[in-house]
Amino acid sequence: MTNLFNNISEKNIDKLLHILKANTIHYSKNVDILSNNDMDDFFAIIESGSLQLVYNDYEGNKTILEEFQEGNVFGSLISQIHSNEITCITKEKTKITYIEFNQITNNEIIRTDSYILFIKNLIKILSEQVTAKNNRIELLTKKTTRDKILEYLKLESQKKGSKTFTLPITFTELANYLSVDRSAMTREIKYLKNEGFIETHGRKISILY
Amino acid sequence: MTNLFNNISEKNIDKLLHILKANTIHYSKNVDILSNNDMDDFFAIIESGSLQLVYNDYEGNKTILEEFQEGNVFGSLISQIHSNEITCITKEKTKITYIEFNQITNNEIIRTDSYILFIKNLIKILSEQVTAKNNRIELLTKKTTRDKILEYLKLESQKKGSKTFTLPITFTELANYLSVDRSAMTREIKYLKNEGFIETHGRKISILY
DNA sequence: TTTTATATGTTGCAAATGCAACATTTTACA
DNA sequence: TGTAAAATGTTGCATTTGCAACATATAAAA
Repeated sequence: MTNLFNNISEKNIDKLLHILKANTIHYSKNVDILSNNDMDDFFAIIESGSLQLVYNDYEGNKTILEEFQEGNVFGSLISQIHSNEITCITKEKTKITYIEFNQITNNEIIRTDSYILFIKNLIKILSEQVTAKNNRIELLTKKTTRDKILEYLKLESQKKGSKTFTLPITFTELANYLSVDRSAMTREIKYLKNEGFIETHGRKISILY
Repeated sequence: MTNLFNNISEKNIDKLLHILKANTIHYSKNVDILSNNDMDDFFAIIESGSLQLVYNDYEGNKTILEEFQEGNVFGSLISQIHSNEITCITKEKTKITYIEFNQITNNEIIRTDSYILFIKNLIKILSEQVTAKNNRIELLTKKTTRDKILEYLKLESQKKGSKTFTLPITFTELANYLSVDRSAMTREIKYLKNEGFIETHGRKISILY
């Protein structure tokens, strides 16, 4: 996965951040980072730690819309963060660097050597995010839980290049990702095992067909 | 929605396209535009006409992954078009301009006046695509058909700024978008009408609560 | 203006699934 | 290391849903 500063030296990263008027903020755990945010359009790079973008229902239900880890980029242009139904909570101590969108094309930055790499990285990151969403949509549009599971396993198996691999997330998180009831998913996985389609040992899974 | 050439004059658009070594191709109806595509990573702008990105199942089923209209941008970085299970078919006579990804930062282009606008537009377009995917994911993760419909109507009503508005797509297309059975969706809409939540006259819908 | 294709509306029924309410195992952390 | 928290596994049951098989209305094309 592309990082915003791929192929750019430490020294040039510092220079870029300076010219971009980047602003780095340290947060403790369980802080809503958007509650005091009055920036114009911006991108945010998660330097360390992690975040959850949460949708707060009118009934008080919480849905996790997205999770961001170290190296991820999010921003006002990408995520619908202007709604008051949405909070963005740090899951641990987290360090975030903010860059205002308009700075991305300021007079000085476009004359900087590493600017081209920076812009290419940014475009790649955004493209990867579209692709990641497309993958999830492909799974979510499957009609049955069985099809969702099998398609997910197929994609994961292709990614890992093997019919045996370890889930990168917990089954609970997978159920959320596929938007199915966790216990119903467990039941379906049991059927898949009984019918000889897959084998599991913990999160290690083998596709048998 | 942002267009790749927003705020750029006709003259400067031509200049940009020239420096970007852009390549415009005219297609007739029902052509698979990817079958003879040997480009590196690229972006494609639909100048006129429309496209369907189709996933072809091993069983011969076809799923429409995405539809692109005039003004839309897609590309190898965004859509998983390298799979042989995927075709990209023109729905009518269609004119497409291709730009290779690496040209986006060629030596000449970054010294061009309108380059900054171009890059900003590209970043905005990609961001809008992420947002559009997020919106669809938000709908697809709802557990019931009723919740999907109500959430869709809420979003559409907000977008139009009124509790009465006209669906921008057919009910058949809506069922696909929400990934529910069309007849089951019609049934659920009937219930919503009977229970007094909404009123419909053709595709004109009023939210009554 | 026919004819054809597409969209819409309806309903019975079987299958899939969410939900609830558990037990058990594993992991995190104080 | 002990304890609390999170993840996993199981099952009955009511609800939701897809599917099939229609009829009818509307839009597109010949």
